[in-house]
Amino acid sequence: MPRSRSDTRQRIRDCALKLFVEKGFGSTSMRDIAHCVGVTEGALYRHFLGKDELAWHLFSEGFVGLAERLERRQAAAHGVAAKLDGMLDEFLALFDADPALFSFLLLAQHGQLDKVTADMPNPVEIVRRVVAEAMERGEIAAGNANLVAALVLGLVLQPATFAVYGRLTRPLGLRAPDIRRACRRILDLPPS
Amino acid sequence: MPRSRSDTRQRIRDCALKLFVEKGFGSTSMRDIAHCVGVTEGALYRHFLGKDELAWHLFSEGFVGLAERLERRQAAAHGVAAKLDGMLDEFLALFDADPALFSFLLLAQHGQLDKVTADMPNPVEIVRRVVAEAMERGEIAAGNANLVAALVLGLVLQPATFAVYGRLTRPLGLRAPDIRRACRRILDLPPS
Amino acid sequence: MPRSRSDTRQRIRDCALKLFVEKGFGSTSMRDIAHCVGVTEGALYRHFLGKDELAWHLFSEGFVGLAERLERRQAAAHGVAAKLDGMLDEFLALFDADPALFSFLLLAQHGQLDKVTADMPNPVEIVRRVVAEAMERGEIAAGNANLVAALVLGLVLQPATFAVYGRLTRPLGLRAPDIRRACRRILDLPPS
Amino acid sequence: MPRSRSDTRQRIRDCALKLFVEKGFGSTSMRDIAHCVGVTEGALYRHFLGKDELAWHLFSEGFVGLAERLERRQAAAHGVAAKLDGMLDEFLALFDADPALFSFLLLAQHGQLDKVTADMPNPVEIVRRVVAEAMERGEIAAGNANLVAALVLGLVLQPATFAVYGRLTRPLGLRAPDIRRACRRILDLPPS
DNA sequence: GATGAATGAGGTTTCATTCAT
DNA sequence: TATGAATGAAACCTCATTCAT
Repeated sequence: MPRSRSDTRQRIRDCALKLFVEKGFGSTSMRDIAHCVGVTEGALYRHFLGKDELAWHLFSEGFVGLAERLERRQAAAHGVAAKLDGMLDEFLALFDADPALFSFLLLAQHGQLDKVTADMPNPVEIVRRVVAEAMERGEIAAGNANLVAALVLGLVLQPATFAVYGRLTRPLGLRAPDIRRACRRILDLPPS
Repeated sequence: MPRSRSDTRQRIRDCALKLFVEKGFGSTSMRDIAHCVGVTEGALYRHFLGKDELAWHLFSEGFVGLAERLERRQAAAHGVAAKLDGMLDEFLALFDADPALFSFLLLAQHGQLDKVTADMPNPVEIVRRVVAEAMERGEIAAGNANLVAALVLGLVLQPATFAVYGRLTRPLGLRAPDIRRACRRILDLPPS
Repeated sequence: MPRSRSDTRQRIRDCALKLFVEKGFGSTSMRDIAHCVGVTEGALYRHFLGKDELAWHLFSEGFVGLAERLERRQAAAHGVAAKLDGMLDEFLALFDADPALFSFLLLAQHGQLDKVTADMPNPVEIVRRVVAEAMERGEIAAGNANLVAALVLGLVLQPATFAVYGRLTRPLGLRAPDIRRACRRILDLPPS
Repeated sequence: MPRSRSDTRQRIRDCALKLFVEKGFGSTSMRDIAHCVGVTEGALYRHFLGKDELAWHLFSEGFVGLAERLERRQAAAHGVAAKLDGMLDEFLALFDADPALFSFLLLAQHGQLDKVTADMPNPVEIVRRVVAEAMERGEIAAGNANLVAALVLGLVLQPATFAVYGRLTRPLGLRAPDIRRACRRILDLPPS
């Protein structure tokens, strides 16, 4: 029984994401993906131009999507604390909703990050900008915005890594209060 | 003209580490490594059993070595703040001394972590233990030791990631004061 | 231009058999086989899992097939002389029909015989059993059934070897009367 | 402790013979041989020019040696029965003394037989000649000397094969009386 | 939309052999 | 005599990709 086009396409996405994260991009073969999906290798080429294009598609779609959601959240919030709260929530929500995508976008080391252009919406850049603007407005102490952005991002990326390796239970959203508190402390902001 | 044994072995180590980190394990071929070293592919097999064994050798040696240095530092220090200071220093020193090894051990996603056995000295585990023991002694507020360990590790691993991508200048050791301060704040400890 | 599946599969079988017998298993490369078939090496792996599996497939299929035909012939005949006549005919017919398969199964020294399990139909074992049962029934003098089976088998295997090296002309079926007579004499049975 | 030259040379011979017979010439590597001997691969080249020369040395030395002993035995005996008895003894003695050499010379399929020249003493040829001369002298019935030689050789080669595969116990010399009797019967000679 | 045979390049590994030591 | 690092070719096999069906 042939599946609908969109069904197979979605299954390819899911399998490829899972395998890229589990085994790494270079160690995942098109055959691995086809086998996981339950089709032959040739069928994959009906949906994607090739392995590189598939990886880039998965990456850029997720990368831009996350960036847009982060941008919306930070824009809707007032004050650096609320902006960061919203963004941390967004990261945690993505992890809980689609851990493979989260890992692929933010933890795994594939070559895709090198293809990101400066004009693409960029989650990391958005966090940096929010921090930098808060410094300019004097909401937090002036300093190296990149360093502070890294410290903040570490608060969510490292717990996510721990969750991947089973050191933290899921959903990660349950850790939001602790992570928010740590974030505020780092920035010397009053607790919520 | 054959080189001394230890010379070639060391060069293989360096090249493999560099390439595994740059391109990923699965996307690095033995030919890539041989070309970087300046020998033929066959020569690699006189020094290592194969690609997997080479990766595991690099990983386990570095992993255990780092763990041992961390253990020494934390054991030599008194109080959780000093223990964490020492360990953070050790991480930063490794990054500045050998960024490829740092990335391979702590940032890159290869399959090696899955082969780590519970009885091997483990950097992550050491950080967790130091945190847990501080909680038991009441030096810091009780809580989930794994989560706190993740937050602390994030303070060094994420800046390192930023340094890899050029968002932070090197040496990373210069950031030690800022990172220490953030660490103390997270744990609600007085500044040094 | 892809051929029909069964066509290529059969051609691989024929070429592999021929080369394994001519050059020996270990001295025949997959490239040799592919070149003989007229496809690339990779194509072979769509039909067989690998070189070992290919050899085992050829061997076990032929080994069991011959055993089944021998079994049918001996079961259909009455008296040890007729049973042995039928089996000798079967051996000679196989040699004349497919000398490469005959050599691969019965003359060549590859590792395949070691993989034969006791529950597989086995040509040598069938000859031994027929001899042993004739001894039990008193049709031939009691003695070491394995030794007598060896002597009988030698009557057909060694002429086949001579034919392979050009010391005897083909078809070998023409030698059946002489071989039968020798067989009867060895067993002290009256001539036909 | 370095070994004497002749010692190592002999050990290479023994190991190579054993491995060529066990695994086949093409599936035996110089490394296999060196490992069995207990030296490095390079050392083998102090004693033999290469793998091919090693195999040919083992083969031709044994082949000619056996032929010379067979020739001596048949020349010393009077009458075809005694000549064949002597030769069969010689075959069985070789099997019991050095089964690996026996297998290498007479059972295994390596490429060496193709290199045998017509002017080399040749065990198979000697058996054929003795049979042919007996036919000329009317000691046995006239017929195809090659076929009769094959039948006689089969009486010793096939039991040897059975002994290799454990179907017959050793020493094979114990089977001499049975084999002689079978041989006389085939040739319609009176029992001894 | 999917299959499956095929390709040609390239993967990891092993080979026989050489040579400075 | 022997070692052991090295080579260059070739081993087996897998890769991403194409295409007739």
